[in-house]
Amino acid sequence: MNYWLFKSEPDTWSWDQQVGRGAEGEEWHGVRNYQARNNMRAMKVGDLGFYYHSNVGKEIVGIVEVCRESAPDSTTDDPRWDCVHIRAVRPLARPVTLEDCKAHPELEGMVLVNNSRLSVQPVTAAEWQTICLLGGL
DNA sequence: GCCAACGTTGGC
DNA sequence: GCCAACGTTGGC
Repeated sequence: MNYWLFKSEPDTWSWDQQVGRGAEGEEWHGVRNYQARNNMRAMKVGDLGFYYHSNVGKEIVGIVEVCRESAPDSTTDDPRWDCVHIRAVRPLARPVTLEDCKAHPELEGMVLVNNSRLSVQPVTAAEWQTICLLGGL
């Protein structure tokens, strides 16, 4: 079981919209970055991820689960781009902001803190635990 | 709205 | 294969 972090601008696709897709989930299409794609290719059904709102909010708002393994992105004919499907699991009781992550020494190694541009990131088990705690779960 | 960081492209 | 130019992302 591995942990991940998915970024989305809420103006484009928000947590509420993701929740609205229910158990069926949503194709995480549109990623055009090799590192992010490779992360998705490494995912297994059942892996968990944080859902992060970039630009607006700049906070982790919920937890999602990978519900379909990596497959060709339906929004392009370019065979390079694959993506997974994810479904909302539960919101955090309290969103954890980027500022919070920067403020906690145990999170200073997070990709989110150090390479904020990567849209699909790995999260360590320790980071996962810490953020769940901060998020009131 | 600005700009730093980063990734990609393409000329050589 | 190098690197300059360019485009995009996302925090501030």
